[in-house]
Amino acid sequence: MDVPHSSSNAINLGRLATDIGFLLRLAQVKVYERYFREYGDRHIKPGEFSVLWAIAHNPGVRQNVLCQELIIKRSHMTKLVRSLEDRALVSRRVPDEDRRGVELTITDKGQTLVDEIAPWFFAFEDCLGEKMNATEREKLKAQLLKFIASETED
Amino acid sequence: MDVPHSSSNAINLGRLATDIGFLLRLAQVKVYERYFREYGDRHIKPGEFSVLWAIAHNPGVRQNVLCQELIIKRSHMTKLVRSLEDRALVSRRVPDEDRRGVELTITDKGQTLVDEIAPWFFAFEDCLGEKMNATEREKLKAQLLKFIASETED
DNA sequence: GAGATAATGTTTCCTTGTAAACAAAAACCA
DNA sequence: TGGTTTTTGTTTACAAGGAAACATTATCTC
Repeated sequence: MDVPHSSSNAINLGRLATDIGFLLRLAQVKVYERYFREYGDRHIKPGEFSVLWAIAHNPGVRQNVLCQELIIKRSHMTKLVRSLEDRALVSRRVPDEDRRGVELTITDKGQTLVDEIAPWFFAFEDCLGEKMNATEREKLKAQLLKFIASETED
Repeated sequence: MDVPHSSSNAINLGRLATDIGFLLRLAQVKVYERYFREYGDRHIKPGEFSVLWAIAHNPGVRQNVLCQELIIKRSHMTKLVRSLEDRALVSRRVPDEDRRGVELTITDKGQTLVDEIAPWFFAFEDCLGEKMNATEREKLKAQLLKFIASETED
């Protein structure tokens, strides 16, 4: 099993080099690096896009549900949603049935942005791991799903 | 292909649910959750441990090399190392050959801590994904390594 | 050798994300 | 009904991590 990027002044990482937590961190850093390399003038970050996308696909979704499904803490979600609202990409409505909560819907402007970004956002993944073919990437995804599911027994 | 944790008030995440960046984030969150669930009174965080471990295995390593190998930015590494030094776990030495740099070595106290934590830190991974058997986990790791390598052509 | 350039760490400021305290509105329960 | 508890979202204060400017030392070039 090869070990990640052993440059000239390589050091010995021992078991850490194949630790699953460490590998997950490295993989995510790589994804981020590529994201921002191809970022261009799309002024939307991965987290923001995932929220926008989820609202687009679930009109009127409650903010709280979004937190649970995207695994984002409430205090942070407040900021993300406010930022999207400030840019007129989503709108908030306090429903009469439960005046504690907030229902979120995407605006026309937001939908336009999603339509524009989504192809890039998801195609982006196809450029990921150019040296991995599609089959291998699907296997990796399947195994990540299994891993996540196995940790979600709570 | 199953989709992560569809609770009662599930929503439709569409393609996002199998996006590799999204899955990597979820997987890492799960690892962190478990880490801190089993954290106990071990007052060392994953990042700190990885630095300490790397120093232990590479006595006299240059701080800069550590940055490259662990993919941690210099400004952050400064803080991590200072924190370890403040706890007398590592010691810093400015070598005469190159007075810009810093050589790091682990102290006896640091080594004792590594010896104490390491078995838990790495065994910890064996409890990860209890519903995944060892073979499957090895496959996942192998594919993560391939993924990382394929993104490290720069 | 002297000045320009590069490498290494540190500092300062900013972004992302969380934890804990809080406010408001349900829901529960006697 | 009237209090207690829970749910939901916001605020505030903080931790993790990074970008950019800086200081210091080494290297490179003439």
